[in-house]
Amino acid sequence: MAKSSTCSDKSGLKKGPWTAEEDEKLIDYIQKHGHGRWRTLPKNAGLKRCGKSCRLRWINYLRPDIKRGKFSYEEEEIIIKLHSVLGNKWSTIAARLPGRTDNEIKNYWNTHIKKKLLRMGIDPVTHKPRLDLLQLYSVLNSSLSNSSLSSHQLNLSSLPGLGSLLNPNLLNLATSLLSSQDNSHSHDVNLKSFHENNIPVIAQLHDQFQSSEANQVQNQIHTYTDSSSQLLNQTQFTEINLEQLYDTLPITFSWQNPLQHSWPPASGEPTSTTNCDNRINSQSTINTRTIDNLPNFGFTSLLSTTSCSTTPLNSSSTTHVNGSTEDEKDSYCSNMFMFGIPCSLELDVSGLL
DNA sequence: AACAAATCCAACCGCTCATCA
DNA sequence: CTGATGAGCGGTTGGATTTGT
Repeated sequence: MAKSSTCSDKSGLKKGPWTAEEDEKLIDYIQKHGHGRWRTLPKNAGLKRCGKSCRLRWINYLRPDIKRGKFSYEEEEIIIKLHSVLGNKWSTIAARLPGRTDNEIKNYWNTHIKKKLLRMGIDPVTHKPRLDLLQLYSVLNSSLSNSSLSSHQLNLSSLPGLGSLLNPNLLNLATSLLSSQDNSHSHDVNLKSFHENNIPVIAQLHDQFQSSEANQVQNQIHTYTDSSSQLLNQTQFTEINLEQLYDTLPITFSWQNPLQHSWPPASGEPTSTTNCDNRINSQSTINTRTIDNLPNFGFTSLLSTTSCSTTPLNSSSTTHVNGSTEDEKDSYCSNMFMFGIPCSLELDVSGLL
């Protein structure tokens, strides 16, 4: 397949930001002659740009139907839903968002949505809870439960070599985790408050635990607690069938349509946090030890609040939502993002595939 | 106030696909 | 069939802006 020539191999062509004058020339030309034939367009329009650059400038910035301004909650919702099905098919996603370009959506995803999901303990690629976090919890949980030591006796910071592997925040997190479990005298640890209080730290877990060093950490704890025979290994964990887990926890993992709620929640309006807690507390016991060890990472926070605006998708491009904190937006985002998306997706994306 | 770090986003780059001679 | 070209896509870059110290 032949490779098209690029702007870079043509000398004398301007690069970089467009000037108002260039924009005017491009707009004038396209208004008179229409777009297309991008290769010859710049010459005819009197522009010292390559056709590719002209096309991008027109499509991403100068088109009259371009919608500028912040993304609405509804748009964000659509992006997340579609991304869970389509992946990084930005142009396909953009087709469902009038006035938005693939480039804009891609940028918004990378700079906002992706970070939100990571903060919530959700893998932005798979749209599922990050197993690495589950693994860490499992390692700690298993190690302690199989150890004769209490968390008071087990100071993670003093573990040989562990301090160099984990940052202080992570150590504090792990220690808190173990401590909370120790205090509960039960394996049925509700991590809700713990997770909510440690969202920034949990986000750090991702990067830290993704590295191969995680295995070293596991080995360190493993050795220290002398629980080698029963410690869950990584293979066991990756074998967890999350779909079965979702079936087992139908409420915890259910799709919640944010459009059913108002944003912001009216004062006094019961939030789903309460409902969620009740549901979790009343859920049937999960029999396997593996499932037993699963924390609530991400799940409870995902259900922590309700809400969203009901701004029409085609509303003004200057739609901004004021008076809501970033955390509230995160919560909103988390609500609309759930794990059963493909089967409960409201949008008909079949035509796009 | 000054500087550094982080964030954002327009624009670029390299690639693939479709079409046509 | 083959190669040239146009068009489009997704990933990346770099400069401007914002935020933190």
